[in-house]
Amino acid sequence: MNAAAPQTPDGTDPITAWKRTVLHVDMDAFYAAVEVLLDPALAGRPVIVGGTGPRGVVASCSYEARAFGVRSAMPSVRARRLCPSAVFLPGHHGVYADYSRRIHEVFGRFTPIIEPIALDEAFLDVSPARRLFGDGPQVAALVRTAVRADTGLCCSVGVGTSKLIAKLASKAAKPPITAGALGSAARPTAKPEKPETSEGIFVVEPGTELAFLHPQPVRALWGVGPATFGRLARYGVQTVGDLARLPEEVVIRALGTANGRHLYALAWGRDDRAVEPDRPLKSVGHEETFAEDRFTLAGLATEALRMADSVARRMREASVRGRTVQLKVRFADFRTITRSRTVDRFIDTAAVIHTTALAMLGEAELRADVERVGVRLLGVSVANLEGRHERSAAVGTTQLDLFGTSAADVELDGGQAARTERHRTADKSSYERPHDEVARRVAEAMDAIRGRFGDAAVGPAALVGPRGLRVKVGGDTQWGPNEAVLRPDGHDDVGSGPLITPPRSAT
DNA sequence: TCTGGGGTCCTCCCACTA
DNA sequence: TCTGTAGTGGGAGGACCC
Repeated sequence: MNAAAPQTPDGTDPITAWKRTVLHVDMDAFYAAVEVLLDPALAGRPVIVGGTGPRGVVASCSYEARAFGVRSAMPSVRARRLCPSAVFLPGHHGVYADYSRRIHEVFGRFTPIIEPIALDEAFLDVSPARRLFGDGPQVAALVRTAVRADTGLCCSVGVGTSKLIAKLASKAAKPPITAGALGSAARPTAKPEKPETSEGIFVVEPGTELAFLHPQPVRALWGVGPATFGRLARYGVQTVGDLARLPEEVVIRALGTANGRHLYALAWGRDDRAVEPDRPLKSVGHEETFAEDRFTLAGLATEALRMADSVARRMREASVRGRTVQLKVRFADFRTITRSRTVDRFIDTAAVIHTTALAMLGEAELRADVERVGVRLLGVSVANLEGRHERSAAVGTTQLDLFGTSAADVELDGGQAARTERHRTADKSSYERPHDEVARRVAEAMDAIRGRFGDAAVGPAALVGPRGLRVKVGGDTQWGPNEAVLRPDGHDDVGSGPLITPPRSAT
């Protein structure tokens, strides 16, 4: 395709000039755009995807909605005020995941070195693709055209010699959002800015990185959020160039060693991070904001079981097990606490995760706050992961515990026994108990039944309410509780997840 | 204005072991 | 046996990303 690659303006070989070529591909208004594909009648209308309930947030919105001032991560109630005519959709997470897979298949035609960042975003190292497809800008154009042809979706592509530059370039490739002309009108007077097919690519040529980087606001750097910006602003830092001009020691003093060094290097365009196709999973979790605050431990226990069930299933799907159970509680006053406990073996079943989470939740201080203040969010996650297959190869046999004590037996002592055991034991084999194996077999049988008959075919008895079984479905309540699941009576004995009626074939 | 969900990484502090 | 110390790992919280 690029048999006779052109010379660069300064006469250098473009192959040499683009020694390392990184693309950052960012889908435009991804979820909203997919919704328009699913229902073409939505084309040209303001579409907002996100949590539709009073505690939901906007996950994605069409350019028509952006013209009203609606943005991602904005509370849905505010979005509704800004754009009452918008179509609010709770979203189809599974469909977005399917589109994401198709997009990644397109990427795969150009390079095997793909690092997914989110469903709608990825880095591509296309350095090896130069001989076949041409230099960075040429590959970018081919990728963009192929994504459009294969999925009907638009994307913005940034091209640079590092992840940092490519990421900032893709942002520069996005069209500006102009909401200024709105005034008090109920409809936007400005034509919504949509990326044109000829646009959507921004290239930072090798050698021009600093000229591109230094005028950017320092907030544009990956890793500079509100807190870091606040600290830098005390030194008068507004742009990346301002940051680069500070002595490195000052930056380190302001931000700490790791972050300071890292951001200072980025400010000078030094970024040799590789595009990593296979980043290992570090944790699996599930958290949920309730439509109504919860004030009883019993109600939270049911929610925790539902979440533990969901987390355990995803762990088994990913063939990972973990040792550290983390609990997150956000109280009604928005104070957020986390608790974690490490068990002495690798686990992937709901029962152990749930028991460990409950032990933490039941601590006197926490329990008192639950009942006094109320809980708006509960989260359960498992960290300290190891791949099951990887582990069996590396460690060999799994040691069985003669006494078969439960997770709660070990953990109700504050995790001290587990800690002591860890420090004493040179061989950090996983300790698997006979009842763990039974629990896993039960779980795997449940997975098989669910795979065949649906998510509600079988589940923990404690999750069966008067109207059926409540289980978590991937992606539901992703952006906060939806209107449909609000309980009019405010009762908190049943989870806020969607009600699924068991299929006849499985009952 | 009123703040989701799923993650990763870092820092600080503490306990424990050698 | 006691004490100091370095290394390691866990726990908690904060910040950040999309």
